[in-house]
Amino acid sequence: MPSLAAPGFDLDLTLRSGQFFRFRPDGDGFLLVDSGRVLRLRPQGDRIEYRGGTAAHVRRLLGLDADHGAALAALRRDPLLAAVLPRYAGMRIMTQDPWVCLVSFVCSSMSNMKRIQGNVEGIARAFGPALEDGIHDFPGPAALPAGALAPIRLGWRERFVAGLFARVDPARLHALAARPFEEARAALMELPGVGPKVAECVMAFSLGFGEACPVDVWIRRVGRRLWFRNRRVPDRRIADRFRATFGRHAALAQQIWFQAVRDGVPVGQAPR
DNA sequence: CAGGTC
DNA sequence: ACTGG
Repeated sequence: MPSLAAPGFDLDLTLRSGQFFRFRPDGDGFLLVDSGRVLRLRPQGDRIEYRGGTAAHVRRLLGLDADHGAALAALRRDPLLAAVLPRYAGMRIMTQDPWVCLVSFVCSSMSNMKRIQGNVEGIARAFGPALEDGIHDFPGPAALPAGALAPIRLGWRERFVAGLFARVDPARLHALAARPFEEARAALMELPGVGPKVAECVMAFSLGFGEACPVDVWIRRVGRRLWFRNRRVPDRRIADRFRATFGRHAALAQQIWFQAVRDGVPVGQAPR
């Protein structure tokens, strides 16, 4: 089985951090679906063994191309993040297919990871081309028959997802990766069901914008606590503070704090 | 109550 | 405001 170098990389932590939903445990590794490929990955020391795709695809998907040493150095400039970093240094920012990422995070509002994963898998099973037995690629945007999404049980997110399937041009979506930050963000927010939080998720987890910082309820709590004496402030100020502090590593800082607070790590103290 | 949006 | 854990 081919393998690639991934020193210090934590596959389990990265996959379970809620950036990407098309994965499941598979033996002593994971099975992932991205961009028409079924990838089987297994951590082996400081390497990742892989089957089903190219090394370049795996490296890009898992965020292994980034200079992680430089990223960690940037994160350590903040003493409070430095305190929790030892436990989360293996986190990477993934770069998945933008269309799948967009639909996933539109499904994510007021939901939870298990349900989001079920919604995304359901859409793939119902409408996506089969790749292997029982494993389907995610379908590209196309006009879906009225009511076709009903069995997916998206609730009030259904009309947003239907709107995305009707309107999104994947090539245009990909092209946003080359646009300036504010322009890409504004373009995404034109889409149905996409507000600031979802827009920055798509930018961070699929378009390569390391300075993106999705502010959800958890990051709002952390940001207020860290920098605003626990006062209410607009989400935009929290995101801008992450960017001012961590620059193009804001997305990684956000993802580490997100995971840490969900693990119950107290903000502003070293983890036990 | 859950990683918001209109 | 849907829906499910």
